[in-house]
Amino acid sequence: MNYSYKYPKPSVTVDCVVFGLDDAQKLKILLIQRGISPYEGKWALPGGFIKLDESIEAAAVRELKEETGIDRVFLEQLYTFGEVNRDPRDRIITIAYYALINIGEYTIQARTDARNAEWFSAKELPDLAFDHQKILGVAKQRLKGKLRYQPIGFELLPTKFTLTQLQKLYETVLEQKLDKRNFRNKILKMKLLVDIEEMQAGVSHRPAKLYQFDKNRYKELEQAGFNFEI
Amino acid sequence: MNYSYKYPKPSVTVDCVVFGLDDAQKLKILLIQRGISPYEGKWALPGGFIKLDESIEAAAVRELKEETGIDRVFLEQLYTFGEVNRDPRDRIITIAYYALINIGEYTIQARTDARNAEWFSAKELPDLAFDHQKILGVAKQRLKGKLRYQPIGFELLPTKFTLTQLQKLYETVLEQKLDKRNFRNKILKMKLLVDIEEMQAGVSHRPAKLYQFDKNRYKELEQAGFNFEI
DNA sequence: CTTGCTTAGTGTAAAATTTACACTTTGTCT
DNA sequence: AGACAAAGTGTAAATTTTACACTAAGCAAG
Repeated sequence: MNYSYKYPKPSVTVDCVVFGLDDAQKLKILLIQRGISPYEGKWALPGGFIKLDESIEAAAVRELKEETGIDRVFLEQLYTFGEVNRDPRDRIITIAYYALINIGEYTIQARTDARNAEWFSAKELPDLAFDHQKILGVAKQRLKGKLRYQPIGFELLPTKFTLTQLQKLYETVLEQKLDKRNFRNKILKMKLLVDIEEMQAGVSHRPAKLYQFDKNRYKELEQAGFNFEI
Repeated sequence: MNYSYKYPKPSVTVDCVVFGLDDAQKLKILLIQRGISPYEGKWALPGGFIKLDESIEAAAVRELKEETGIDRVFLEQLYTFGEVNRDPRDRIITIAYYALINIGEYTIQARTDARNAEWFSAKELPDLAFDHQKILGVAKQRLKGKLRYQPIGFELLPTKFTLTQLQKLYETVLEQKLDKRNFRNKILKMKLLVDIEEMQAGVSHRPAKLYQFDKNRYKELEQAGFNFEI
């Protein structure tokens, strides 16, 4: 008991909802199995306490790295949850972030407070600790809402991807079928994808062209008033 | 120094960006003049420390009431700001909210820590305390972004309003001129406004019809998959 | 009570965008 | 060589969006 204040203070944590896609372009969420009380053994979102000399986002980045090994990803603040009894220990307010990662780039490894770290299908989640189920719901909603109007889907794919992969990703997250020709026409007309003149390898059928997302071009167009929309 | 903890904790506050419209449908923001240090005498967003037995939103509601007298309004979480040095006293994280109110319904009154409370034009703001300028910028962006896709504009108008008032509100916030006929056709086709068969009074020209927003109808349509968009 | 002023209120045609839809091509595997 | 699997491609119809200008109604002033 070394830190004293004139007024009582809540504790503040960050939690991260990490989204990824599996090989079939299905949505996955990275959870850790808690190694300590409370909810020891339960699955939860990676996260932890904020240090006084780091910004909130820095804390999110640090916790992600510490608990899962993930580094340098798309990370954006989601929402702050602060119901009085959301944590049995104490009054704890948590600032939730969501991250989009290309699963292929990482080998997940559990560290620090986490007993284990694992990808779960967004459709078959285990019981979660605290109010993490609720946080996850908000994150899924946000992802769904944002995907149509911001070019963030590419964060979930490898840098080189096929149009079919991209379409499947949209279909998964938006939970609706899209027309192949219309989808291709629309996305190509934006001139945001560059045909890198390479072909998909290792498939036992006609290989697809590979494309890359041109972020700089997007920034330019955005400046000029362009609105991305699928 | 009565509260002791094993680990250091940041303080947590809430701040509210309160939007209103003046008679000419120009955007206004409610600020308070700080009566206490730091930044004594400077203008700032209404807000204050969270108590341990209230949720974050409850704190925002309470502070709004305490500092400005405002009660029962549209209030939504905006973003959480937590740069390490955003407050000179200490490490303070603030959870920002934004509120939309019908100016006509309230007489603003300064209370508690506020020396004064006043409406400022969104275009001519004084220097603000802390990082409140930044918070305000984020709030304006959010309002602008949300107005087109959610029927929240009505919160800024009296319950009975004319189509011209509504259009002016959109023009102000979106910062673009809209076509009168197209605007009317679009909004009326949604069947979200009810013609209450009353006329505007006290104007020295042809009086306009008054309408009300039908919130229940909106909820129904939303359920059925309808997407509001101006 | 007539005239002028100010804002309310109204419809349509052209342009642009979105939708629906099916067959050919290409590479691999046997 | 043939079968298989996914890649790749264009158009016509429907819908939505845009641009645009005059008449109507009430009030005020003479």
